[in-house]
Amino acid sequence: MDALNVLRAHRYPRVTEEIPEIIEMVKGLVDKGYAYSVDGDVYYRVNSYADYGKLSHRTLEGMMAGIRVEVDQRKEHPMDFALWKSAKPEEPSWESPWGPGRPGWHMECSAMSLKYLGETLDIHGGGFDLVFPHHENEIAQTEAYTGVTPSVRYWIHNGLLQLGDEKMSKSLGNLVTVKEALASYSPDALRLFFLSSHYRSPLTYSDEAIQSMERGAARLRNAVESPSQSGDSSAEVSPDVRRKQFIEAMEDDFNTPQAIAALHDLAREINRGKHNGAGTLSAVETLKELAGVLGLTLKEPLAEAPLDSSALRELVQSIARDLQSSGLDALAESLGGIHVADEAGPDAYIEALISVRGELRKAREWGLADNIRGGLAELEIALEDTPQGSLWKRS
RNA sequence: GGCGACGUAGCCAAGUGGUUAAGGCGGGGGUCUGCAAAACCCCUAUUCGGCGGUUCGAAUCCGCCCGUCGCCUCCA
Repeated sequence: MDALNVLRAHRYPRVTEEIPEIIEMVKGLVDKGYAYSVDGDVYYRVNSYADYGKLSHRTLEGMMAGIRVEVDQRKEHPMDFALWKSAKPEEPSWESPWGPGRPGWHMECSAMSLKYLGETLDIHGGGFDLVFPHHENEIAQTEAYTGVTPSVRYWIHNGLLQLGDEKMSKSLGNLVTVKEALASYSPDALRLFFLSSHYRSPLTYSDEAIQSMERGAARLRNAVESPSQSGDSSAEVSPDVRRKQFIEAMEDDFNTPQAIAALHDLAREINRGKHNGAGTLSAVETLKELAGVLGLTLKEPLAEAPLDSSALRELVQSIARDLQSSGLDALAESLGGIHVADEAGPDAYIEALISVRGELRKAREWGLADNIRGGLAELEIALEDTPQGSLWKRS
């Protein structure tokens, strides 16, 4: 998660450390008549809470109609759900007023959010698959217990990530882990992928889609590289329109696809400005800032990865041989000097190759020059010839 | 069976009543370059799953149908 540039939470409470709070809350619900105990289980009395179903737009009648499984006859109402479950043999359990047992599924969230975040949360997130029953029951428990409504001001339910034609889920076992995804794609590309559709829409994980985001990430990255100073005064690319566009998109229920479009628009204007000799300093700063809002780093994904020094050295040696056999001894020697110097880092090899290639280009030795570019490309080092000289980057 | 979400170009994806249907990827053409790369310019949906309806006007509202996904039981 860190690698994806996801911020850490301030607290990571554990259910097993919050058992007393949970028991207290269950007890409170029983005392207030919202729950009852049967044989060591405690059930929530759904009929006791008038608003039950308000989140998922369900009615008890409607849910009854859909019941397909056998109903536990001990429950007053088929939709009553467990707040506390008596322990089965072999299961971890805690002592409670109702005997040894463990919390029901929804209870932990109510108890912990109440303890750490208070009676009303501004925003509660979660996947769409949790709307019912989990969040519905959470509301019922918390609001019945505190008497405060609403317990949550905004629910942010995200569409589910699909792999193929099913939701990606731990229990189905059809997972692509973050770690696996990061092995193939940059964090920025993955973030762009997730943000490329509205958070409420379902999203299908596909290599094709993420690869296209990798290209898009590179485009934004290129735009913030080497901003141009406004040459003689006149034109400075203004980011104001795009900033406004970005903010409006985000304020509209986090319309990240539109926000990203604003980023791309700004990138184009920056590139155009560079082309026309306009200053792009503040536009580039703005692009970085807005991209940062989306958690994009705009860093080269491989910038931190070590270069393959020995492969580079081999390339230097092989190029030196080619130069010699072409009778370009002076150049061969300047390269030779580099690879003998053992302490030369990989950067030095690359710089030396670029400088030799520059000489070859002056001498119109295109074949040899292209061999250098091709050799570096095989090591995933891309060259770009600019008026200011040749630049290299990891590709 | 009940409830809900979704279906827009080759692909991804905004737009939810009215000027030319965002943006990205891919593709085609051009500029720059020794050639590339990067970048820029132009083109790439007369049409929004289908059929009806409402309206002066609909991708956008209503109805039906088709397709996909989720929830409706345990577990988290």
